[in-house]
Amino acid sequence: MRAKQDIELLQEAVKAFEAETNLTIDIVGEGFFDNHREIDGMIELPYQAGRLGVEVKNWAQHANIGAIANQIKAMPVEGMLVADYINPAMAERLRKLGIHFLDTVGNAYINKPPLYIWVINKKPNQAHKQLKEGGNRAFDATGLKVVFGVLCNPGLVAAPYRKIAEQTDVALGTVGWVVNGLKEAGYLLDRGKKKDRRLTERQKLLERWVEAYPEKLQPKLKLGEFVADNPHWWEAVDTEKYDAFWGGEIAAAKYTGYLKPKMATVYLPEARRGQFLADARLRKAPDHVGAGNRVKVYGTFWRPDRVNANREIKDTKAIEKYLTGVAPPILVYADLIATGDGRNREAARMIHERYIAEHLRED
DNA sequence: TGTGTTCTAGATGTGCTAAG
DNA sequence: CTTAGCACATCTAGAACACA
Repeated sequence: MRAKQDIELLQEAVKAFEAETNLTIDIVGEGFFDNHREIDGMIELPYQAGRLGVEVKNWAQHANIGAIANQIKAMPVEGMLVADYINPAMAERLRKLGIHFLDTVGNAYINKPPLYIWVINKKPNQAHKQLKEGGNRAFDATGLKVVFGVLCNPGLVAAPYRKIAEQTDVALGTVGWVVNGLKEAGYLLDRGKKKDRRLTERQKLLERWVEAYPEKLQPKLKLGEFVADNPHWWEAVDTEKYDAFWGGEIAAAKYTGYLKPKMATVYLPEARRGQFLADARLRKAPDHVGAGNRVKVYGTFWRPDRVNANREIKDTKAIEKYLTGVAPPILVYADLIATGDGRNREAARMIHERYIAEHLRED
């Protein structure tokens, strides 16, 4: 699995090197053990310069150079670093440390007589960014806003980019990225020559969104954690007054009547935060401790007015059964799944069955 | 004119390094 | 060991551009 990625990265780096230098490197081994140490690969240099063991590092910029150096020095054979991208500063340091390297955009340092290679300052380009694993903008923070919008209202994908941008509150430029990302990942089809975009694999797309949301988007929305004086504080709060929405367990309770909420989640426009916290008598939660009466507060990221009722975009299946002052079912579903709690999971299942499944059915 | 695509500047985020 | 500032990379909004 991981080995496969490593090999691909190595192949890509070799290709970049060959394109850059017109020299040839052969990959003579991939992912094996030598003296109980794993080696990601082995390459054969041109001009009988010999062989080098390969240590593959994805995301090298965020790794510790010293640690990498040690790892490579400790290899049972003379080794080199193969990375996605080596920036000029790192390149210089690696050269000083005497560590050979290759990256996937053509930078290289190899000092193994008779061979001497020193290529730096090659920049990763758009194509590379797009190629890179995880480079699917549909599942980045802003992409997730768009995907959420189209999940709530599948007909929206067929609308002009400008409309989609406006509805989901992102820039025009990002819509293209997301649409292409969805296409690439197989969630969006262009039928016919006329623009007629449709979502497919909607259930899978939902799952993908649910998985990515707490990772990429939710952290950016987080306004803080707070505590209330008593566990029933929320029953007296009218979220609508603040243009706010219950999420998580409280929302689940309202949708299903099944849960007794413990942890509260609320989505609140940032501008109303102070007012809400004051009125509800919430105070900042101490860093750790105390599961009781806690409230997670997030900013809103969707356009309730649009998601909720936009009949000008024809979609027969836009979700009808919204409760006011409560986050859309899909978001609540994601909140619940993210907790990993058994009862929450069950509530999530109920919400899915009642509010989401039919809505995502394809015809 | 309406639509999609590409480019760029600025904002944001992150690890690194130097200073305390 | 912790912190602050720095350098670099990434991300995104919005505009310019291109196309039909």
